Amino acid sequence: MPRAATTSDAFNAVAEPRRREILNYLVPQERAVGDIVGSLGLGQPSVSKHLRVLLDVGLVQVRRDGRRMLYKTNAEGIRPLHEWTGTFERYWRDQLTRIKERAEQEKK
Amino acid sequence: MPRAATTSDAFNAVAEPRRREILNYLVPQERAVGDIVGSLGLGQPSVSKHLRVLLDVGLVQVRRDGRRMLYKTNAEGIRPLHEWTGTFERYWRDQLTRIKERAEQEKK
DNA sequence: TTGACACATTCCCATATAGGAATATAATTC
DNA sequence: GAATTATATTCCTATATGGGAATGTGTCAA
Repeated sequence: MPRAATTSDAFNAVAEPRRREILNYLVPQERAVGDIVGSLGLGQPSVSKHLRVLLDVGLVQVRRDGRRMLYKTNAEGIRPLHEWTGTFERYWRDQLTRIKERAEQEKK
Repeated sequence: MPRAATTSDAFNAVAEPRRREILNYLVPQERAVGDIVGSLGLGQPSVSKHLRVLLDVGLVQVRRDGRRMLYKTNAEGIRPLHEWTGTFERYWRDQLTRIKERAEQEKK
């Protein structure tokens, strides 16, 4: 069985570095495809395809403006990822606590 | 060009649902490979391969115990993902705020 | 209507899987 | 040392890319 399709969920969608760049770029404000192409130094077809993936999993929203398409990051879609990773927070905090305590011990 | 190798970074590693399950399973305490196989209903070779990927990107740690290998989630490795997703938090909060405000408006 | 833009989609290809079967390796027990 | 147990690795295969080139589609201007 091959890897799951990128369109299957947000986790797969953000696994692509370029798509993460696009999300970062589109979060402050909406932008036209051409702007993204210019900013990321990627081919126009590639950008369109990445946007399609992001759109399918609900990580971006679009709106037509004349002949341009304005995309914008849908931050809500990233929330589930933040929450999943957040379930590990107490563990890395515990680890840090233990490391600190050990350091304290060694001082004495 | 295909997708980046799963071993390249944590984002790719957690894109696989089974690997996320493994991380969830291994976070409270270390476990032997056989336990994981039994719990996730996956083949032993598959589990070993997933563990290899997770180990390569630093998301788990191992320790040998006799003939068994005890794996444990390294929560610290998930932190970068939590931080990246966290940079979008203010945006989804803003969105919620706007939605609430609109709701308030409509009440009046 | 005809161009000219701005994007989206299709086609093609090299590459990276994920899982299962079979096999190899390491450590324990007899 | 041989058999056994617990994992890891290799081999094989169907499938899913991501990028570039070429092409299709929708919109605006003259």
